[in-house]
Amino acid sequence: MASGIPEQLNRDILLEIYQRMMDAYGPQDWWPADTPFEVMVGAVLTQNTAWLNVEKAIDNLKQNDSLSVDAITNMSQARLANLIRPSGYFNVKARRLQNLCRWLDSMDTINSLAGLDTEQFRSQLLSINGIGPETADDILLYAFNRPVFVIDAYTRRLFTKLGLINGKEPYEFLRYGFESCLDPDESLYNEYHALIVRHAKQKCIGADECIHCLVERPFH
DNA sequence: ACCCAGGGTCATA
DNA sequence: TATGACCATGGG
Repeated sequence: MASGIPEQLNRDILLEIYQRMMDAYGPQDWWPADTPFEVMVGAVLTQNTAWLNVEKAIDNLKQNDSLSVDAITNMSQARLANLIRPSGYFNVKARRLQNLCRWLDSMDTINSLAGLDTEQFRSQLLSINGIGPETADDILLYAFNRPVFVIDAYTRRLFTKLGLINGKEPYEFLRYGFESCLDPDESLYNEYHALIVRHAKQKCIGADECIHCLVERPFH
């Protein structure tokens, strides 16, 4: 059964975990960005990188009037790399941002993407060198409001701790599994992933009142 | 001083 | 399919 879903995963459990995190932390109002384009840039810059460093890089781009498809496409890779230096992997990410922007430029406008079917849209994004499954799903969900369930390291850790997955499943298997258990609700997926990240940052204070433990062990 | 963060690519087996 | 090397800054 290569195309099934994780055995322990089901709608009721996923909705209960969601509700507990929502009760504990409240709405997260993601993605922290002013425009869809800024979401896309941030999605690339945050690859294996702390968000605080990404903010510095994005600030640099804004300060230099360079947070646009044209600016990024036209400036030299070396200059772009220098602007995004705080986000780490700056040479790699400069190339990836330009790949993304060249692709966007080949589209008419960002709005013309609105007509694309979500799976075709996803394939297009994945064809860009430097855009992998998680970055593509961040973009689809948070820049274009498509109902895709983002699988990241935090998602794997949480659901592994809860004993619902083993953590080594392929990306697409997990994504399909989660999406199969839930309605294709963009708003739910948006908040769900944001809450998982919020929860991951929560430190355990080691008592019954510890919100962290209550969420980590929802069935104790 | 050490560890790793809101991954992805490429080479290799 | 699955490992491993590689990319690099800055906060805790």
